[in-house]
Amino acid sequence: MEEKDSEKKLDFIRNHITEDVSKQKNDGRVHTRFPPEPNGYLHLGHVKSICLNFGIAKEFGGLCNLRLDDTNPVAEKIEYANAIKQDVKWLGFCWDNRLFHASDYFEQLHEWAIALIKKDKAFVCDLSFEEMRQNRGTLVSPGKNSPYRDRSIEENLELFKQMKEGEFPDGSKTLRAKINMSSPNLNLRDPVIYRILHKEHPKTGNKWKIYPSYDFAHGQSDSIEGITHSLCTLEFEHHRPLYDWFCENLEIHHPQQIEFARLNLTYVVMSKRKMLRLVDEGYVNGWDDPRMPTIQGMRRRGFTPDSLIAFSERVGLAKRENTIEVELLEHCLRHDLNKKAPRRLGVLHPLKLTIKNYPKDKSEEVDAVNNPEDDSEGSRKVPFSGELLIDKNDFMENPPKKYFRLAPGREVRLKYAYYVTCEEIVKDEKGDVVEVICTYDPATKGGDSPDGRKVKGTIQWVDAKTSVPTKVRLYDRLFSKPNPEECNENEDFIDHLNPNSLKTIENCMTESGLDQIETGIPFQLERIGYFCKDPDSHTLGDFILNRTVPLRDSWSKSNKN
RNA sequence: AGCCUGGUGGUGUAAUGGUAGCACAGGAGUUUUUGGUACUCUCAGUCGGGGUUCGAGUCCCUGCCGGGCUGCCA
Repeated sequence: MEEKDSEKKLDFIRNHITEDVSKQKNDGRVHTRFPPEPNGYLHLGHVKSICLNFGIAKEFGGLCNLRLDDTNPVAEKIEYANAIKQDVKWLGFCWDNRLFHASDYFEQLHEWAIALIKKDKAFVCDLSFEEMRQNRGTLVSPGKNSPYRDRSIEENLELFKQMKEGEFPDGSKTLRAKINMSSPNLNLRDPVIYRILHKEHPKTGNKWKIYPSYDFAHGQSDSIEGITHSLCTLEFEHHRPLYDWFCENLEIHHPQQIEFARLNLTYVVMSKRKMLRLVDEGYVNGWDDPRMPTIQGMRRRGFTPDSLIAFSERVGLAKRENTIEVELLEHCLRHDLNKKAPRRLGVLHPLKLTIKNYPKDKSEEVDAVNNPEDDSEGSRKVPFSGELLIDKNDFMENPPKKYFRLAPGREVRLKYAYYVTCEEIVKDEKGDVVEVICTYDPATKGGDSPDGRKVKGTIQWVDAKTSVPTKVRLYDRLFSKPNPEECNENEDFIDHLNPNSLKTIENCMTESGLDQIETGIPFQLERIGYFCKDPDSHTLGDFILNRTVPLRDSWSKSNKN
């Protein structure tokens, strides 16, 4: 961000594009696209791709299209398409009027299929699914030509027409490219380019009975849109020769496909299939569960677009398999939130604190800084009285050596308010401390002592009368292992779910007025972490917070050892 | 097994034949009205074996290891 462009280290894709531009390839134009299939929700892996494609377009003064790759009506739904658009927009990227669908090109694709037949480079094949599989050969042995491979061009044309008109049942025939059944690249062994599917399409309705395969649609869609660089993940590497073959044989604009390694993250799963299981089998509460790495989940959790974009820039880009530590994501989140999130006061585990020398029935307001990182945010008034609540963690009857917080006889600062000294404690029948009784020093109002006296600890508090009851959902990593997919026999990733990934605490108290905040706006509860109001607050009637991420805590960390 | 592809600290990513750097994580410290933030210092790496070269992470050979590929999914 702060780096000058000249100092910025470029990744291999940006290097490649820089070179193309300098050689005036495509007249120096750069045009990318983000091409999700609308068959599920976008996740963090897509964020990387979105930032890459839209980012590169911006950096090189080019454009990036949003294209929904809707060639398979069996799996795709309008709801997913809508969610995708919403998510890309939320991240802050703009496709202007360049929202496209692969289905926009069905007519052209169909013409191109006919052109291929006419060039004797495609044929209608009657082999069943199973027969085709057997004829394909294996990784180490070549395939056999289809017995239908040598049909005449006229016959192919006629048969393909009948396929299109819906005269054959699903699966009975395919249109295949005529390439090479003994290619070591299995994708080149006469791949299917059109299949029969009597299925209504969300965009084209019942117009088509045949649908193009990915390989026959993707490159050509890129070509039609004038894409210069088609960026995709590593598993499409073997498809590049096919991508190239279609562009060459159709003699159309030929974008450059470049593959990069997909993103993996520790303590989570990133595949649509596995996420679907988490949702379907009820291990999480839907696709937007704040523990899910979906954009919707992360948004609900309190992630900001900027933190996700910063993360995408930091994860790097290469062709080797990689697993990013979730700590980097958390770092980017905290870094962004620290600058932006307003500070508020709250206690998760309330403990009564009474100031015995504070006048009965008196109350006042103290000035609290809204954001120490941003003076323009100013300050606010927070109610204060002789009856307060502090956090149980901030008091210990028998503190260890380096404990800086409240203890019998100790003086600490109540943030923004006064110094208080613990004089007495009250216990219940079980012997648990239920109240600490303090005296305060009226001269320390605002939190500084005129005599220059220092305290080691500063703790947060809320006024007992005016603070608001709050439910807090504490989220932690979804899985207990860095790589949940690493399993012994008889295990699968489900066995590695973290049983404590969600803990709800009911009796929290937060400062007056906080419950009026808008849903999803992140704020910091001082000394605890970042939170935002969950939409459930409206339906359930409680004030419910999601913990986005806790503050770093070097005290509890050093205390563990 | 064949083909493709990759291998740099714990993790990720730079160095395009010339001092192996940066970030996160870890450790130590300074500052602090958040045990936060910021800042400083620190730990730690070129998969192995040969070769070319004045000089190799980089080039060559070879071995090892990881990932991908046998959908009418994308």
